[in-house]
Amino acid sequence: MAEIELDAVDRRILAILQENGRLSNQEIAERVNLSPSPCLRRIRRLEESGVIRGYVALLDPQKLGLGLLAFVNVRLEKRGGATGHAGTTHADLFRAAVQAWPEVVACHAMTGEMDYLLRVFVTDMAHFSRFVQDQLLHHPSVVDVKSSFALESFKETTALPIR
Amino acid sequence: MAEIELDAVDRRILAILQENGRLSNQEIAERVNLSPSPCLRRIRRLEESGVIRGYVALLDPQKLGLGLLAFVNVRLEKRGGATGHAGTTHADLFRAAVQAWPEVVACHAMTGEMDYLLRVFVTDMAHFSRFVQDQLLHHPSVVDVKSSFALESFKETTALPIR
DNA sequence: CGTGAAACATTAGCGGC
DNA sequence: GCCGCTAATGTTTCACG
Repeated sequence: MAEIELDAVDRRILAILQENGRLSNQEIAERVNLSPSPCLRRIRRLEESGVIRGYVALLDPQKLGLGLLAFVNVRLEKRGGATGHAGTTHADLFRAAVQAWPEVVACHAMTGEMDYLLRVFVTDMAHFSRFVQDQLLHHPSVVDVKSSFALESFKETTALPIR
Repeated sequence: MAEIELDAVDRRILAILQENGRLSNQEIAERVNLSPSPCLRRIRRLEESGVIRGYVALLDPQKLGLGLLAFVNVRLEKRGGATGHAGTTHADLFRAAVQAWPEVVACHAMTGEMDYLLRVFVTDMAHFSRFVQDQLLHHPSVVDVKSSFALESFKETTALPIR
């Protein structure tokens, strides 16, 4: 988690790869005015230092039939003893469950009244209803759930601001 | 936006590319028990149909100095006439501004009391404070702002559930 | 940092199931 | 229709100047 020194060329490379992670090294080298080998060395360094976490394909939720994006605020049971295992808290149980639910694409512990914010992709309200009833509310650690829904998404990028 | 037919092999290819978007066609072909050419034909078809929206590198916010993730609920002025242009609503103005703010990585129109939910990456509270004062609250269409902050992120994936 | 050569990957055309 | 072979072209990668 140490800070990595990035010069202007590194930042340009990152900006390019955030837009298109499949560009050939040659193409990137050209755009940053470098020959292929030093450009590749920089990219490897960025990968090994963890600045670049990985490369992925982004899919279209609509085309996969995932027509509904929900944000779910969850509050957990605060008494820790109910799990039967010393050292296993309600938070631990809940986080493990979240990892296993494919509909949940993000889960953050939050400030404010609710404990967690979940980002959930489902096909429709029927699917969402099943998810809340059978998974979320069925979970022993969950005491309260408040949902809102995206009517339309105007911006949705994986590109982080590079200072 | 028409539905695209996906068979079991297509779905396996999508699952693989959601995890690692830089695998070679040969490697993918091996994993799905196909030879390179039909595998490539399927991938091209998925790209051209828009099921695959693109390929990107994912960066680590911490390593870029983006230590604070905020969720900002925004309420807009409802009277449309104040812009001076017929046909240009407060919503239009706000959405255009959102596109130009690099700190905002997602913006959804939402059900519930607030109109928009923004996902915002900033370096720290000072940066966030400047963003809210100088950009958000300074915008003529914004009438109210409510923020919460991620204490910790337990899940954060771009991989959508494939039915 | 750049050059060059070997290893590897992509892609189009064609024949077969 | 969808698969797999082959062969030409383009790309990555590494030792070395």
